[in-house]
Amino acid sequence: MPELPEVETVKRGLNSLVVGRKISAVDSDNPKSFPNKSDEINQFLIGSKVTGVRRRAKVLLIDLSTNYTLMIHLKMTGQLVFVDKLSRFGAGHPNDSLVKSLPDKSTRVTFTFDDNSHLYFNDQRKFGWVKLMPTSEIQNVDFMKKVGPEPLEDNFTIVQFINRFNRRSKTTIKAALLDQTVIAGVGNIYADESLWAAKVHPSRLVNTITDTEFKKLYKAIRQIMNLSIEKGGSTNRNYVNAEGKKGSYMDFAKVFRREGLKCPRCGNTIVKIKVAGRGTHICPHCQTI
DNA sequence: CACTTGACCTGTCCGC
DNA sequence: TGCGGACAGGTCAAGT
Repeated sequence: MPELPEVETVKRGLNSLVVGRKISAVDSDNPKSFPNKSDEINQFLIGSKVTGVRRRAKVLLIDLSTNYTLMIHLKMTGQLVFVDKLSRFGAGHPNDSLVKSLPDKSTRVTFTFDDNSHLYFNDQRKFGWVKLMPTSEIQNVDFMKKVGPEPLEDNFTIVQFINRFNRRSKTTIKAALLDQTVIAGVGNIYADESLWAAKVHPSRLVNTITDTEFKKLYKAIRQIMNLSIEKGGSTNRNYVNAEGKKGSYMDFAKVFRREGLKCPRCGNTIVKIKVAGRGTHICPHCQTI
């Protein structure tokens, strides 16, 4: 899915596009995508106004005037795209095809606002979900209780970062970076990019990583994810922002999906391996076991 | 326990 | 072209 920078980009887009709008109707084609019962939807969603949009880890939180919140996880292929009633980009505009064609066969939930604009939750693989719940209950959701700290917060220090890891752990550093209870928001793209930047092989065990290497990882994660947010995130396949636009960070990626190409640091050939059950991209010269 | 693998789904790509 | 299998940005339950 969308990892932290992509979800952050969607959050910012929704904050400028849907806050203040009043929801007049909701439709869903798939109970797993939106499991709430209709009486709850009618009472706390229909007629409510969007008061704000937040993000925690890779989860989006759309707050409503009823003191309920839409908790949304995009998982691998989820998209949240707003289409204004008057929005017409015109033929040839890069966003035109997606926006104009919504809703489509992967639209799982459609939110209609009272000005006849729409927010579409599209999700090809149906792993993602939308859940309506009281705002006060969000903190009691298992995932929200267990998830680690936000790595881009100003007050998140190197010391805090290192302390999140079990220094005796025999799991791989890549698995630890992907573990949302350790650090929030890192997924497959940014794990690979950060490990390359820090010159750490993803198969290295956590109990062999030095303080110096942890410091490099801390800096890499923050620098890379901040840059990605500037670039509107990474579009590897499906990801688009709240306006249906792709992100450009993949143009800046050093190893992810670049197997067969040259390492920009040393010129050796980037290879793709499997670590922690995931496709993993490394420079075998810069990153050694 | 700590750690790894399979399942959840649909679509695409690659080799035969 | 057609078909089977592997794989895809995440997370959890079930397995070892």
